[in-house]
Amino acid sequence: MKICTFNVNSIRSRLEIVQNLIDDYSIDILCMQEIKVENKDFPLINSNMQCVIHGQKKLHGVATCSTYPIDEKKAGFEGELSEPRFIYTLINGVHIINIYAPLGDNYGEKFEYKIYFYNKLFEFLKRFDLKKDKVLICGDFNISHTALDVWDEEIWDGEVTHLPEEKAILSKFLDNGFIDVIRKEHPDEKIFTFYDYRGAKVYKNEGLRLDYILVTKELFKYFKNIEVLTQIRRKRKPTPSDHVPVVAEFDL
DNA sequence: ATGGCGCGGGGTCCGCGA
Repeated sequence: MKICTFNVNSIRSRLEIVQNLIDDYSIDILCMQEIKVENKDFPLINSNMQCVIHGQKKLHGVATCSTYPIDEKKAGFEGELSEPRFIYTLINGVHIINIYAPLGDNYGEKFEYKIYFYNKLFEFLKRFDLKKDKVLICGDFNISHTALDVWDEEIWDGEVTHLPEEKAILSKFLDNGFIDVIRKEHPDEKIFTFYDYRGAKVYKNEGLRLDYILVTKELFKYFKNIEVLTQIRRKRKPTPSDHVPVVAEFDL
């Protein structure tokens, strides 16, 4: 089973890239963020996949597409969070949570909203037994966890994505038994999944690691490999997303 | 292409992203 997380920065602009990604890497489950489209206008990306779409006009939006049957689905948290940033699905015995976390800001209203979003997510996780269940959280967390996750620690220290409270949120997932599979496989390496369009950052390898695949220990038993597809970000045409697709394979 | 932003809405710019 191959699962991919990819912040597409508009699915309509990235349709060809997404379709090639699915074919070239034999993706079974694709979790997308920033689809930037209403559900009714979401394009057909693959005739063998069914999709759960949680979109809106212009901004944000997530979608989870699968070649396997989708046994359970839930788009959005209960209650107040109106922006489409969360999809839960149960696929092939794996509880899959696809998130697009708010960016936040440096301790303003948007920062509070980001904290609120993660509080809702941890509340949702209470329904699982994280010691026994196969749970996977993937997506754009908008958090750069450690110094290895930013291209320049001096620049990013004290900036949004790399604030102490944000680092603590990522640590809290690990404290709850989740394994950060990119970091597990590359413990000492700077690995990035986002390169700002501005400043030709990708050509200087000046990036951030904002996208994660977190899995419980029970699921990690079946982990085979992980690929961070930086080369897709480096191509000129068609225009890539500013984020990099990440693919994990499991023996399931 | 050694580059220096791209997207959507509804416009010939603006807000947003991180």
